[in-house]
Amino acid sequence: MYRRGRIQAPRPGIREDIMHSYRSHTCADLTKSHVGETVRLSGWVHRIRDHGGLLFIDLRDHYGMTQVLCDPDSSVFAAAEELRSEWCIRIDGEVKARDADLVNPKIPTGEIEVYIRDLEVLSAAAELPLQVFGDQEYPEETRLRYRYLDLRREAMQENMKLRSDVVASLRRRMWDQGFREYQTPIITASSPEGARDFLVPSRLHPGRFYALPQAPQQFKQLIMVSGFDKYFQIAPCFRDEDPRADRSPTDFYQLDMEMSFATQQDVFDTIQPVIQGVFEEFAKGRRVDTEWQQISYRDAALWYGTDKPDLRNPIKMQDVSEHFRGSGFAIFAKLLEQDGTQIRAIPAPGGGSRKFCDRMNAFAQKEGLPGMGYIFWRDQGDGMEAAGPLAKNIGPERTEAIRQQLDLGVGDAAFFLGGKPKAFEPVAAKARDVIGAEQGLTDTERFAFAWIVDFPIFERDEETGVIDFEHNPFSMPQGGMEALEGDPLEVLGFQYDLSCNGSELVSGAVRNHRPDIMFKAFEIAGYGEDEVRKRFGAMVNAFQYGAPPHGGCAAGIDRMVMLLADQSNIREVIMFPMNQRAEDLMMNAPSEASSDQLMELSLRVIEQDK
RNA sequence: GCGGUUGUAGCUCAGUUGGUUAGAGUGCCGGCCUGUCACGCCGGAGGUCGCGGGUUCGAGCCCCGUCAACCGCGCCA
Repeated sequence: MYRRGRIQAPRPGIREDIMHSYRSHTCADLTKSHVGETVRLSGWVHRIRDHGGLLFIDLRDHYGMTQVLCDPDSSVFAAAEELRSEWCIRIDGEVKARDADLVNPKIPTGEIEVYIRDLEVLSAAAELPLQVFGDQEYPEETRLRYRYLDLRREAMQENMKLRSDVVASLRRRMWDQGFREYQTPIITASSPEGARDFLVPSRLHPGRFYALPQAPQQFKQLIMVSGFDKYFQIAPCFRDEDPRADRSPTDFYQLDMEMSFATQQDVFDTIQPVIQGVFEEFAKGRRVDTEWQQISYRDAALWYGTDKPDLRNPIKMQDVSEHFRGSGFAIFAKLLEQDGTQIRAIPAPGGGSRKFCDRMNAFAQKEGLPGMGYIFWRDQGDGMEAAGPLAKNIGPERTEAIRQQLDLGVGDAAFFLGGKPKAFEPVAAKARDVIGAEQGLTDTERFAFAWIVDFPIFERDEETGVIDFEHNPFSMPQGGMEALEGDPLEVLGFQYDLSCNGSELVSGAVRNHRPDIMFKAFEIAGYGEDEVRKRFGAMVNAFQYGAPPHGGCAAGIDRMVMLLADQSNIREVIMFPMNQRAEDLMMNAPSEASSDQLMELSLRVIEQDK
């Protein structure tokens, strides 16, 4: 492997018998200390400045940039004039110091330049579909089709290096905690729960299919049953679901870990130093929370309207139903007569202007709500006054009580949402983000972490009334078997997420390792023992033979790198991502299979009606 | 499957109320230039205005349909 700056150039001339074929130094190596040496560099022609009699070339490689130049005295001047952007070349030349007024302070090699004596074109380049030089934006389609060129650009080189460094750091930190990395199958069995599987047809067993794993979930639990105690893996996960800006179609990577004889707190205490350490290592000046509070799922919904709150934003919602019950604001008063309804207030410090309140109201309407009532407080010269249609409807006493509960004053506002919390919370969460950002309350130079805990095990489908698993069926219910005897909707799990700046960065649980409790849980969700054995046969069987209590979690690596690289699109941190339609236009995937291939797999393609 | 936004030169974009031959920057090609580092100057090539239909004397612009890209919803144990 090539190591930076370790290949010794002979001095002063070049002897071909000992000179490396391509380079004596990288394009980032040369400084004043090399002046007078004859060196050999290879790289890409980044930029050419042709002055007729004098030709400057910025020569670029992975490590940096060096200015090389050619004048008519050089025997290769004519050849140098033919060079174009992104040609891959090798040059030999002498390192010379630049005059003080010619030093380029923007690059580390800016104190020197190399006078070209010999030039070899290693590989010419056709006209480019996108420029490597500069930071011009290109359509994503072009970038993905010519990804190898896009990846040459500085921003992408930085993102990919960061990703590699993050992965290396995660591995090192897991090893330091006593974990070992084990690989699990990529071709496995379809898992009936969760997302849509990618299926792989079996040639040897016509009509049967493998699947790509959505996560190594069952395998890592089986590894615990096997007694390995501490497992981790940088694991590819495959899910056939539609993409989002922060969700890659097809495949993504997780830091997957599992540990035996562990409580929920043990998992937290193990993974926090790893995640926190990685963030501190790559934060580049941004602050990283060291105290990670634990917030119950219920409180997170109440305060933030989401189970992945952005805690850089200090705003907390509050229940203000009592102030509206029987009040003059008929819409809310009537609403509260229905079961399961609530009025929630979002305080907006600094949002106390008609303009801002109207904008937020319009925002809520755009999000599909009838609107968002508001009150704001101002000083018209003779003391504080509450303004807005809501304040008039409910009267000064209730308005003042709300103000005191929310601890607001002149220049502040509050927004109100009513109905069933499940219905308005998603909009409330977004509104909270918008208020935090627009009022400058959200500290963008911070990584804010919190564990969201106590997720309910079951949920009731509002439409059908059927009870099903809220999350995944592998979590241990708090209270064990006893808890499952009571109201299933009250049962909480040893199940948790880590929220970071509004992203779900980690998800995990203490697992249910007891077949009897597992059967009971599945029974509540409407699955008989036979069904469970059919779906999760391997685990149920394994748990009969002395399964240790165990738990763990998985951290999204792509998301972590997104946060650290300050990118909002996951494709910026993946080398060769699919597009929004799960196509790879560079590799032409997916593509049609030949009839021979299909025949061998006992498959026939059914034409879809348009 | 649904909704939103966008679609004009290789690329980034402008294009007024519907009105003559659709422009700029950048890139590309050619010429000039010995100190640039986003080099500079001169010239040139490059257009199915996403596609199809309609309204109109006349459509890049208005209407209908359609396709594509991105963002979102559904989905994501």
